[in-house]
Amino acid sequence: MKSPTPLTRSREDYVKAIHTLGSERAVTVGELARALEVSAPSVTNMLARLQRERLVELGHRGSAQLTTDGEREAVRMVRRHRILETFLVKVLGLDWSEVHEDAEVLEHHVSERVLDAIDRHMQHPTEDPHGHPIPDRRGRLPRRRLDPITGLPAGARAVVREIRDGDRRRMTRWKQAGLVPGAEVRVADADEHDGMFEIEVGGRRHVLTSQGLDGVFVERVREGRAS
Amino acid sequence: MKSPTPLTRSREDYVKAIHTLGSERAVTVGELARALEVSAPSVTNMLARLQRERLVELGHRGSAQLTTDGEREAVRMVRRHRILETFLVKVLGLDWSEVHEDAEVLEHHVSERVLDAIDRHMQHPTEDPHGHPIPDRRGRLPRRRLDPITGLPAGARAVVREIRDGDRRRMTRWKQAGLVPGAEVRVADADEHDGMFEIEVGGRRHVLTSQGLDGVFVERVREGRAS
DNA sequence: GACCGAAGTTAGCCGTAGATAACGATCCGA
DNA sequence: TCGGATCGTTATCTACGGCTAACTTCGGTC
Repeated sequence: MKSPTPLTRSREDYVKAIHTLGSERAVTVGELARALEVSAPSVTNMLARLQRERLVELGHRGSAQLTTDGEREAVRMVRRHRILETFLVKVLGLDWSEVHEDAEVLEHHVSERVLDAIDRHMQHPTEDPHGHPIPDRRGRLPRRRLDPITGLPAGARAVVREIRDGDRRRMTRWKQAGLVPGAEVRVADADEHDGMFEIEVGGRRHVLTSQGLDGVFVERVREGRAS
Repeated sequence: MKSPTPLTRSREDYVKAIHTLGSERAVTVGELARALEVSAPSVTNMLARLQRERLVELGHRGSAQLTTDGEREAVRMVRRHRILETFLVKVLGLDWSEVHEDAEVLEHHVSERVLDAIDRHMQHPTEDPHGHPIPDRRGRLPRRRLDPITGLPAGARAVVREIRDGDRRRMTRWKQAGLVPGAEVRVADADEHDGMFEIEVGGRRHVLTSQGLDGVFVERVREGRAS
């Protein structure tokens, strides 16, 4: 009834990549090849296996979409990854901009027992250090409505909620500017045309381009106070 | 100057097995095959590679002995294993009789950075939960002189220092009897002939056979007190 | 010293997961 | 609608690390 042979490391990586690249949408061979840093033939090859194993469905031009089983596995990997990242930062005190690779490896090798123990040790966190929600054991995660910070008009106030980016350099820059989950920010100036943004964080002003801010998601604060 | 391509998981396992099976001594193909649960040809094959890579030297009838490089790698794995076991027990609260398999997997996948962070988090423990000494970063570990508990005469007092065994059932039994590192014991009765031992731990007596005690190592307490 | 059985090796195979080279399909612009 | 550019697939190769079957070598006994 259970244990339909656990996925190999590669399969877990593919399934997770399909999940993150295409929420709802189908993902192309090329996208996967780039994301996983493998050749296109390797992708075609692996997708055929995943199809046989009922983890993906293939559509037009080899584009892949997760089945219910595939989706379940993908969310499982996301949960593992985020729990591990949280652990590495909160418990072991590693830098949040540097833990991704470690979590990337460990998510494939930590047993259910150890993962649960880690989760318990942290008292079941609901968010990772980047602000991403952690799916619960049944794979459900709270839906949130977040705005990209670059969509805010000048003068708007907001709280940083999520950092969606894999690039360490950018993350370090954001961290130095104080753009971390939970931080309160004010858009001092926003110029749609030249893409320049002036952001006020903790009393300090930072000038950034809109590309340089791509990946920072916020929850807007509707002003409800005098003064 | 550095990074001579990291060892694969298999290589790490072989090197570690050679280390644990044969302190000083050379290890045979058969022993390795049994320990690693692989076929003899697989062992022959891998030993040839390890020899090419200067990790082992092969002697009479394929028997293997670690080179200095091999020894260094092996001790590195022992260090990782013991740090991880300690972590799983002390920090995550898992049962010391159950963590071996998890440590066995993780020792191959935890990065140097994470291992150091774990070590730091625990304030650099010197012993794992079984009482085994943890080698320091340079691979040195304190030499201790321990006696097998089965070597003690009736009436002797001792402190349990090390549990050398992989079998979970036995470890659980010892744990229930209170035979854990640090426990003070007294040999109430020892019969060399029929191999029956009566051990007093924390005021309670336990009757065990000498096979049932094989793997429990103690430090003898020379009586120096009146009463 | 011949022979038997245990131990080790050789030869050839499998599956996983990657790669390249060459071919085929598709889409879009002119 | 034609033709290139882009995208995907097929065919074939590689390395790793296992496996079995069959052979050899050795150690010891009679």
